[in-house]
Amino acid sequence: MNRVFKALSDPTRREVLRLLRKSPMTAGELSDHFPVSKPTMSAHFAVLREADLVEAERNGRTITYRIKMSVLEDALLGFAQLFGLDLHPDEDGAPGVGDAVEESR
Amino acid sequence: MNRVFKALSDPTRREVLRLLRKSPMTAGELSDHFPVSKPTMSAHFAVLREADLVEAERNGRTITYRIKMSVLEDALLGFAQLFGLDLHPDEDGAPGVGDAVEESR
DNA sequence: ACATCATTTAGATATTTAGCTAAATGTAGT
DNA sequence: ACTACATTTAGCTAAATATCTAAATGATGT
Repeated sequence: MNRVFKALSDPTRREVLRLLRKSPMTAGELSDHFPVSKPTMSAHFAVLREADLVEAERNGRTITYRIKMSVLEDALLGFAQLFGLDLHPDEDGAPGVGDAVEESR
Repeated sequence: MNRVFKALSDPTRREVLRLLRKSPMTAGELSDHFPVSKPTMSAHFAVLREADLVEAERNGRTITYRIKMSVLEDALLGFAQLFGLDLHPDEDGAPGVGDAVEESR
């Protein structure tokens, strides 16, 4: 759980997770959303993997990252409960607040 | 919101918040719960203050820290909603003596 | 075999962070 | 005014972090 919070402490990584919520993406696609180099992004992906927040699948020469929602959810819920807060999936199918529909390129 | 997540990325600070949920405490009382020096704790308090997660009130020669639940709640909720998660106050739970409404400084 | 593409690893650097001890500040009591 | 107490500030160090460029790895297509 500490690793999850460390991972969440960086805005780039939080945004990566947010992008992955819409759908899995390759490392390159994700990188295109940020103004930093690919090796830097690769390091961010490694932190997210170490926190078990994402999983990677190699397909040909691309690597597709997928968010592990249950891990994020459990960490958030576990923490929230320490403060008498409850967390539950928002009735799904409905996009979350602030969700935009992203276009693939 | 970034400052809140940075603040939450350290286990000592998360535990400070958890302790403060039960009731406000002085800097010294809080420090007694951790195996680090008081100056180090003081630095942690400063980070929590900067994130607006706690407020400090001087009374005589002690300084009492109080959690700002609404700030924590808003940050958690705001983030959770990006992922289609909803967060709401748990029905009852431990009431928490000082668990009340705070306003900005 | 070779060139190309996607991604990661290596190696370097600058900044931030968590920790310490010692000193300064502010308040209370005598 | 002096002493004691509670807390923060100053100054330091070691470790972690975010970033970069250049090089290595691995897969595809010619």
